Amino acid sequence: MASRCEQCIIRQLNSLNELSRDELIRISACKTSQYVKKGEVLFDEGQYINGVFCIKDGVCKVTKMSTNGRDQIVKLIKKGDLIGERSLISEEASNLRATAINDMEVCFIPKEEIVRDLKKNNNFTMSILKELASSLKEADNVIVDMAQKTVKQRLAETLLHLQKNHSSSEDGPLDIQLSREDIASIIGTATESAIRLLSSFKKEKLISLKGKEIYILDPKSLQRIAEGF
Amino acid sequence: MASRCEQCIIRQLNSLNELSRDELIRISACKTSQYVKKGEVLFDEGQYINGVFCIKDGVCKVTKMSTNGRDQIVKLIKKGDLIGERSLISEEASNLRATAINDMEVCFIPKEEIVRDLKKNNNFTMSILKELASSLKEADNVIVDMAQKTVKQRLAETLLHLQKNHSSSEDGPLDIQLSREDIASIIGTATESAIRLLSSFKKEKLISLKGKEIYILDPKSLQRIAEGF
DNA sequence: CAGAAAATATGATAATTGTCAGCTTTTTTT
DNA sequence: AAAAAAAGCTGACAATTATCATATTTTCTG
Repeated sequence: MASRCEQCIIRQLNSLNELSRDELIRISACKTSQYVKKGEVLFDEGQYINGVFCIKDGVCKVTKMSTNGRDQIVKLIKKGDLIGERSLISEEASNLRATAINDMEVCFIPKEEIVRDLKKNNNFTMSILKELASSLKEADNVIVDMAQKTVKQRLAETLLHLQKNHSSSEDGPLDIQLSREDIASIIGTATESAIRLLSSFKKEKLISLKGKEIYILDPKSLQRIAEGF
Repeated sequence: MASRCEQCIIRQLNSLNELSRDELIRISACKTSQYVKKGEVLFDEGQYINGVFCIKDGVCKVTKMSTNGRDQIVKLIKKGDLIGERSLISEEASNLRATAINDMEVCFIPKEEIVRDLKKNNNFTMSILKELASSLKEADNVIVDMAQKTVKQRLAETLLHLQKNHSSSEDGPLDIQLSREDIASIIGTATESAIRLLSSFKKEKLISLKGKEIYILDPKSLQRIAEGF
């Protein structure tokens, strides 16, 4: 469980890959590991995280509560991702909540260690910078979709996005199992609307549904729907 | 016009403030200045910007075209802001278009000079990192608003946002003059819907309208509307 | 300044989406 | 395994928002 960062393959998936052997050994010495069960909250809105989480396994949803009282899923975080850098860099409390969607294994690296590396290792800093830039581009795309597309378009887009990022096999179901409420919370609609649209996609043979398992049957048609045809 | 960066007060408003006198002199030597007339495009989607713009005066809208053919304003950029860092860092073509909302004066700093400073000056890099982190937080807020709030709520929020960021006097109109189409493009709705809601806000004495001039009369009520009451 | 073009405004109507109620199925707990 | 709770589903209806048509006002252009 208290494995060594230098030997961890997960690290190769994110900015920690830019750290030197010495830096990794130092991180290894102060990091902690933890298991987070499905439904548990990794960190909450308003909380000072004081470090960065590296996701070894599992998926979590990152949400923000709207003033009207409904949760919005802002993004999904999975194996290999880092989370918490933004708040660390801004030196602010988190504006988001992270909740495990399935059982997770995560490492936590204290703030001081990350800040030290940010100051010393320019390649590491540049890599984090690139990740933030990439997140920002992605966020802009989401803004445009939310503002301009219909719920139906957004559902089609979300299904394709899930297939791209949370699917291992070509024919099998998506790896990730979301509740209907979660799906609604990604596309920003009422749960009933999400259910209705999923049913209609099923009727049109674009997807098939077995409980929470979703099979993408016709990605091309979904793509056309997502683009507004 | 070919003024010196070391002496420029605008710089104090953004990350360039972290640069040393020597670094600024070097930037001064290679930067170019230009005037951009209202309606002109500073850079376009798909274009490699190859540098960073520093806004000396004026405002521009940053937009992205949705696949359904409508433009969405992602943010407004004003005096003192930098723009273009994201694409520079990602080493990608821009995913956004920037169009002048009124006459602008901007400086352009070539990519090589910025990259050089990013590599050498850690304070500069950290400052850019903080700006990106802040933009990302802001973007997440916009996502939640777009996904969860009604058009009416979004208009109220946008008016307050404009008052906060684009207003100098307490009683006077907003400094920024947007077309109804632009306003609709910020909140992500049809122009007609934006016009109708503006009219209803006017009727309820929340704002007053004189052509493109907007006066915020009752910010507290607007705040309540924005929050869903 | 006149005419044309663009922007703004408003009404009528259709399409989309949300809400509430009730029912069924699945999951969890005891 | 039964009971309780949660999740999923569907229908009816209301509210929101988009679209189209048209009128008016403002801005631009020669």
